[in-house]
Amino acid sequence: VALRAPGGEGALTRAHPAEPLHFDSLDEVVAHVRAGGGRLSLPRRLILEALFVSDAPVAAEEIARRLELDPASVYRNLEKLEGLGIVRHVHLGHGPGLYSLVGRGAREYLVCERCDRVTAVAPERLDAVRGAIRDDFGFEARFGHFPIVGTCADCASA
Amino acid sequence: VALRAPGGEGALTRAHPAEPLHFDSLDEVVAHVRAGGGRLSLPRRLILEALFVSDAPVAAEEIARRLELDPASVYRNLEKLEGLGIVRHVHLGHGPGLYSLVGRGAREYLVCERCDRVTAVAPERLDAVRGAIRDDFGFEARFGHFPIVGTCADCASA
DNA sequence: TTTTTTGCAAAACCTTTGCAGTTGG
DNA sequence: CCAACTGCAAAGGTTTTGCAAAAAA
Repeated sequence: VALRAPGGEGALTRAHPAEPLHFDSLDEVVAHVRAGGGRLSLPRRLILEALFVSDAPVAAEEIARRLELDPASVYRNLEKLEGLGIVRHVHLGHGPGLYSLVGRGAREYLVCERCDRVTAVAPERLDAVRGAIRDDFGFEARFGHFPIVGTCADCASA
Repeated sequence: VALRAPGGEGALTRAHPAEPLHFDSLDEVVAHVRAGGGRLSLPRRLILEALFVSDAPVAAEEIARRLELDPASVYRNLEKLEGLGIVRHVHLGHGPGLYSLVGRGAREYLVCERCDRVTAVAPERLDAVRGAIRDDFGFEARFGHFPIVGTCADCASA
């Protein structure tokens, strides 16, 4: 198959540490930023705190709005933090990317295209699915960037 | 889980006919457009032909450029045709959506985030995976809108 | 003749980049 | 002090919308 993913060089590529990171406190996050050569400006601290506190992934614009920061600065921070393996983002539909801290309560997603309901599940719950993909394609799948799209049980029966 | 897919009302929602459509000729496509109350302007004919001829999904801009049509018109056409269940689009990465005719050689996708390689497979090859998802979540998955993202066999061994 | 579709222009939306000034270490 | 980071402004890439003219049925 002679296709390449669009979006420029490594559009989808981010840091993928062999050891999945896990942060139990903001201090651990902060330490990891420093370890990666990053500085801890006030905006960056605020962004990290917002992500740490949020249970659902958040859009960059939303973070900027809530913290009264410049969107450009928020995007740059998220990009850098993603490079450090501290943050990731998911595309649940056609809207903006949604950002979250890695590790702490990581989730993978299913989106029903009939009712738009998003189901967030712990990655382990998709291990059987991942296994089937591994068996058939030798491919190690991750549903944290793009969700599984389809029809949920409720909509299928209706 | 209290999330909704972003991107406006029914952003991901398209026509999902119970009987999957299948077109063996442009004439069948044309007939289906008419059956859906659509007209067959020259631009629309050209777009349909371009899609019919193409083996890989194509960006709207690319279609517009090649056919010397207005991008707005191409987008409107693709949107309408998608509503009629004749066309669909996939997001393989962060670039533009890529459009193709439904039915004729339908494909689902795996994208390696290390090397950006796109693997297009016949839907049947993902039936075991779909089965695992159905068993675990009662969810009928479709990998034609968002691909399965992860690490391909080559990159995993490297 | 009526409704759809077109092209053009402009805007909307999400994200990135350039730059000069500020700040963290 | 110096590299990293900031805000602001502007631009980039993708897609949508408004509108008057043209074309399909």
